[in-house]
Amino acid sequence: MPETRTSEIGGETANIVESSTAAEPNQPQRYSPAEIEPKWQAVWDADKTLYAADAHDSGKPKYYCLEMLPYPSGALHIGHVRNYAIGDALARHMWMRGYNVLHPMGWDAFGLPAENAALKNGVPPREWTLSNIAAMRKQMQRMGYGYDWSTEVTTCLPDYYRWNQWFFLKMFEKGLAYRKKSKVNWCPECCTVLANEQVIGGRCWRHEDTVVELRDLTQWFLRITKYADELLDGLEKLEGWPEKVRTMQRNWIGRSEGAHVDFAVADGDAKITVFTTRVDTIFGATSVQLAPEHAVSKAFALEDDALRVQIEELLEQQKVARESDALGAIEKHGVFTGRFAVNPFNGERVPIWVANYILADYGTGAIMSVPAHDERDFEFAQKYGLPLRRVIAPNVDTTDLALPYTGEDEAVLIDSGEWTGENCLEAQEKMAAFAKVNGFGTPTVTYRLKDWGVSRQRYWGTPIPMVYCDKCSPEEPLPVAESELPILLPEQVDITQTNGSPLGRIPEFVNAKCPKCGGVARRETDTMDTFVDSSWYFYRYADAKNSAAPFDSDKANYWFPIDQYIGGVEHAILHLIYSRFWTKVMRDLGLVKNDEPAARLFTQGMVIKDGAKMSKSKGNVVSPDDMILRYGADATRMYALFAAPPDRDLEWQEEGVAGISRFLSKVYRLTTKFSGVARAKGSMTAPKDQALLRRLHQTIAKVTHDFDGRWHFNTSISSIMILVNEITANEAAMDAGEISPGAVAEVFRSLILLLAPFAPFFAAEMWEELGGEGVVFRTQWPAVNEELARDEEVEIPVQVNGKLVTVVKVPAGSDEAAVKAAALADEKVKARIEGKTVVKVIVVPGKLVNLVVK
RNA sequence: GCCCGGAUGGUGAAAUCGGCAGACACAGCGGACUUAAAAUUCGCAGAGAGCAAUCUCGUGGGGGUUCAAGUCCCCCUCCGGGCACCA
Repeated sequence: MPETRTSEIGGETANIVESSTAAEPNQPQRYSPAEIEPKWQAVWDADKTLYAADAHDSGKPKYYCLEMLPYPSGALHIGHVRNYAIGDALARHMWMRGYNVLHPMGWDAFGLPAENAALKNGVPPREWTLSNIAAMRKQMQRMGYGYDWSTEVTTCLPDYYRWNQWFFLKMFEKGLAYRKKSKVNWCPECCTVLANEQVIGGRCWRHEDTVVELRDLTQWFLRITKYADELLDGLEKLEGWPEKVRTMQRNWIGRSEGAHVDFAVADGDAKITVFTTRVDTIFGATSVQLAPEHAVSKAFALEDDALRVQIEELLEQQKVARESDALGAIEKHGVFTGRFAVNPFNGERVPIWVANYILADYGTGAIMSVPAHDERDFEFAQKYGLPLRRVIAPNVDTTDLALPYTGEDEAVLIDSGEWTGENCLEAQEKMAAFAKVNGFGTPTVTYRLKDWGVSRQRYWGTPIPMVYCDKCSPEEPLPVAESELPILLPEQVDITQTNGSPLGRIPEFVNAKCPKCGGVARRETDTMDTFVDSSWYFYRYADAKNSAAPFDSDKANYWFPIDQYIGGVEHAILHLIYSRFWTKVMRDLGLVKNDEPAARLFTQGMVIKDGAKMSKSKGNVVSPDDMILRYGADATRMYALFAAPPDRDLEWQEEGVAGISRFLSKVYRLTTKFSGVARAKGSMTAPKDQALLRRLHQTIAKVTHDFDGRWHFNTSISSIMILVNEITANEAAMDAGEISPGAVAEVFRSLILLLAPFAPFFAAEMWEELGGEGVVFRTQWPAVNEELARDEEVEIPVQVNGKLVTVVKVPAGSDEAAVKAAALADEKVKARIEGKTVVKVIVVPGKLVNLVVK
């Protein structure tokens, strides 16, 4: 993923005193991640098939576990560590449950930071990026993440981006990619255009201090709006996605049902089409309001110099407000144009105004103003003395009669000609239909979502595969032939100048042959938004080496949809709406069968430190390398899962990592101490076995359950700690041989299997120590023995009038009468109810007894 | 303004279906081991009162439903996030 305002971590490595967990000669049985982890890493790295998926006909159910790919900034930050620890635990667990797992990783490798680094250090973007990738891949391997590196995807390499170009050509062919001149967001810091989705609060997504400007430019757009309804409706079916993300996307798409109504301009040929969601209030319209940039405003301005000046002023106010993200708070100003428009419903002439709060790029850029029934229109009318006309009244008893009255569910039309008495909601439909029949309007739907602007005036991105030929096609850009792909990004490029696209300064790149007439043509010099790269990368994992197509459809249809997608909520709109769009386009091209890319989405919380998001400027950045050095990768990733449920923000406390390290040391000591007994196995008959085995099977049940959807690994790990505490409590008994070797073997083997998804290096080492066969995280996940897990006795709290009095022990599964009898027989209970009448006894078997007394 | 989350000890948190609030950890305190420290290990630990047994209060605030509410309903406060003169 492109980094969203995340500062890079890198370079400085703290001077750390020799780790306290390092091996000491006198105590060879001590846990030493510094020895164990590199040892197993070497073993795993050498085995290319270790994390590879099986063939499609393996007979196993498939499971596609995916974490969002990182931007190769040069170093993993702690947020990555958490994200990948969640995905890796899940992938390993699914392997152990017998699934055919696809668990890939790649690099979102195009983007501006590479160019900035080039400017700063003089290293070419490609070189900088590739060396960062190498460093981060190494870090990931050091963390012990189980990725199938044979499917690695690097988006800045031609074997990937040529398919961006291929998709672009397909979209151009289908009319989904087009060029238009429009107002676009320009970041002066990035020196490039940004998509609407990349403008956050009026500022650049990369530069939170930089106000985005608006410029009129001709740019390439992808027609995401064609899928607006499907993107919206599809959200209903995405039950495996967080409600928050679905809501954010709903808001972003911003569907609004209403009507277009044409108001003819009096004394002229022009007409003004307004968009309204309340056509039922049209008899109350007392003016028409235009955006300053509306064509009719401009036409009037041409005829009237004084008016032109005023309109320009309104436009300037709007621009200033927009750029400072204060559009919502703009002080309303308007000017009467001196002209009138005719309301087609009642033939009334209403004044035409131009106002600064009317936006040219939403709806039609024109509204009808109904001050009696709209807050904004009311405010504007009050300010300029425009008349109010009530045309809606509630049809229920209410005191809510003040104007503006905006109700519509329980309200009817009044003083509205033939529509008088109609219910508002019904009238909206009928009046829009009436307008259509009579040729002065139509029901319509408006969206907040706009088409995706993908042109970037930058070097380090996918070249757009289009050319311009002045001779044979002066108006229309021409697509290059598919056989010409990839259009390679040139290597030696001067990116130091900031005006215009860097590729435009390379004649060898710009000069192209016209695909139509064969003459000299100009190549498009803008590159694609990096969000194009991340919109479909996960399909490439299914068939990463394919040189004839982006991927083979059969392979994609086997793996898709992604079973579980895991990443940060900061991509809730950007990446996650683009990739849903891309999937629908690919489906319509016949490449895939799925409608949505991911069946389930999990958004993990942020990692914070000292109460704030980590950033270099705050000086609260935690380096994963430091953590590995001090506590090892296993303790670091296990802490990331233990400290908070994965969907919540996590406050990083180094003491906590130390605590996990202590826990692992304890397990290490116990396992090495009893591995001899465990290896011997043998009978399982000692009387003291039962309590230990009961705890074991309760733990297996708990951890297994946590993996089935809830993922509260903090509670999984805590239950494993409880098991280890139970083992410690039985240590003396085990020393004395009072626990049978068979039970010891089962407890330790299962314990290590339960830890395998969370601490893979540690588990591998301990598995070997126990004489376990094969690879630990391909070993069958331990099964719960319900019989062994069942408690013999349960403690039942006894309440009198809802207050806890005592706890009585009864055999598990006791019936109501037995529990009641036990409660009433208790001395404390007797004392408490003495001399009182027991009115009612509530017995919840296995849970509690409550005596209601008077 | 609308929408989505959240608020529980000194701290991170648990309580998954309305049934013992604070599991498991971190930090802290005390004991053992040690010449000493670290490490390890055993124990204490929501707040208040009491020598103690024990009692009272306690899940942001106020009301309600219920034998029983952190959990359900209504109202409110604060924090995080999204959308916003979007007609």
